[in-house]
Amino acid sequence: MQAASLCVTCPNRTSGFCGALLGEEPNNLHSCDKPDWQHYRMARPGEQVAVRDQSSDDVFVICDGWAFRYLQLSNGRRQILNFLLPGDLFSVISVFDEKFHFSVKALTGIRISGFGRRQVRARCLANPDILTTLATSCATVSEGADELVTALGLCSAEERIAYLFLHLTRRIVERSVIREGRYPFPLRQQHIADAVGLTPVHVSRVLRLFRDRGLVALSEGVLSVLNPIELERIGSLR
Amino acid sequence: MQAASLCVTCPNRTSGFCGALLGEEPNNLHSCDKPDWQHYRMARPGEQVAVRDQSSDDVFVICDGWAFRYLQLSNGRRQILNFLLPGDLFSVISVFDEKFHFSVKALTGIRISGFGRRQVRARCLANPDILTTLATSCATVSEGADELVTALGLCSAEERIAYLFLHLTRRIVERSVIREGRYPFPLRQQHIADAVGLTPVHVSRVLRLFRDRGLVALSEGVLSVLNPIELERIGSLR
DNA sequence: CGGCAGTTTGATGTTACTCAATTTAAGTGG
DNA sequence: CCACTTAAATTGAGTAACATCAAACTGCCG
Repeated sequence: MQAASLCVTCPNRTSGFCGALLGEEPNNLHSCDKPDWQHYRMARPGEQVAVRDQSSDDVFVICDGWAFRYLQLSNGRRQILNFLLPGDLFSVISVFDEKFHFSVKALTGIRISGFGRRQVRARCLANPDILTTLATSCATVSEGADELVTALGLCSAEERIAYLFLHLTRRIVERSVIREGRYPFPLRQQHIADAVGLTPVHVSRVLRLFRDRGLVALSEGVLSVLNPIELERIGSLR
Repeated sequence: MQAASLCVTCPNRTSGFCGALLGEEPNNLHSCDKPDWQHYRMARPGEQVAVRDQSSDDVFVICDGWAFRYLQLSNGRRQILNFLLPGDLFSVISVFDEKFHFSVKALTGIRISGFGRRQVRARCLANPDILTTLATSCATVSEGADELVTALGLCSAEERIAYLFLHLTRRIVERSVIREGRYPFPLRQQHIADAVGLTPVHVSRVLRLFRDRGLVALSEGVLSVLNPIELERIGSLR
């Protein structure tokens, strides 16, 4: 086991699954030590970090940057299932199942952490708190999937995009302090299109509408929410 | 604890979550005995059996008949999230979370079983096999949700309906023997519409096309798959 | 027979897609 | 600093898919 001079382990160990998993080390490791059943890697923007049907002995958590989970069809189109933010497990399922049923790509440059599944499972079974964290995470993801299904099934283009913005800004707020309604937002219009089931062309038109109406403005990786009340009115699945 | 003359407990105890949960009773109950932390109820077709945001101390399993899980918007439209077949948990999450984030309605007449959450959780923690079953169930549901998102996001009306038929017929086959491609199928066109995000009118038109092409025919609660290869070609998310 | 729920059909309208051209922005190398 | 390249975003015109509205039809049940 190596002692690192820089904190190379998951910086989110104090909260979420990562924290629950590592927080209770029996030998009381310093927060910057890395157990030997954890390792990590980096990926550049756009790099594929997991492929459908691939097997892995590790459970992955994203430590830094943004990624997304998606399914791709043979006609080339892909559906983004959700975005992975720092602290997110690629999938709760991966704790129990070694095979991915989806693919993952880096959106920005990212750092990810892999934990040996054997050890993760052992800790889950030994410590009900970890299991509870896992269950909570499962509930959040599952509820998110159900909401996305509803948005895609029932909502117009404007509503879907507004929904995406609301959903993501809430998740961003959980992780950092936001001032003046400006959120870091590294998605290209293509990603928005793939996430809400529209074409990039149409996304561009809807964003223009939003901008003209003083609702939100998206540029240079920053999403400015100018009229949060109206955005909520349009995009909340009420 | 009562000894029943008829098997009133979940008939699916031999497989799936229900089986795992009840199969390992320490005092070796006869398969028709019902532990006092289980109770059951019936519901008529169309009856609402769970409401969004409702809390319950029980974890529910559907024993007999069909139901569906859905989200409803204030404009009256609803999105069906999935169909519940005998042996299905309403939701894996409900083992850990007491609140539903969705509603449930009976499609046919149904019988459902409620298990005390406290006891279910205790058994899950005590017996890794039950937990594994739960995890498997979680994986199946989660994968299903991801596929539905993809179908709604990327596929045409024909493809979505074909996908629904494929998905459901596979699940039906797991539970009973099917002859000559005739599946019990209690959905109205309205349900199909709500499940795949279309209007009933358009569903009717697509079904007519399918019928005219000798693909599938749907009438009187029976789905006849006449050309399974072509159906697969259209509806598989390849 | 009348009433009702579900389905079918036609006519018309709207939303979002497709195709193609143009503009903008961000490098990159001379 | 300026051509040149490339990826992303924008805009317009035409089209396809699906929604909406309304009317007719079917089977079923009292």
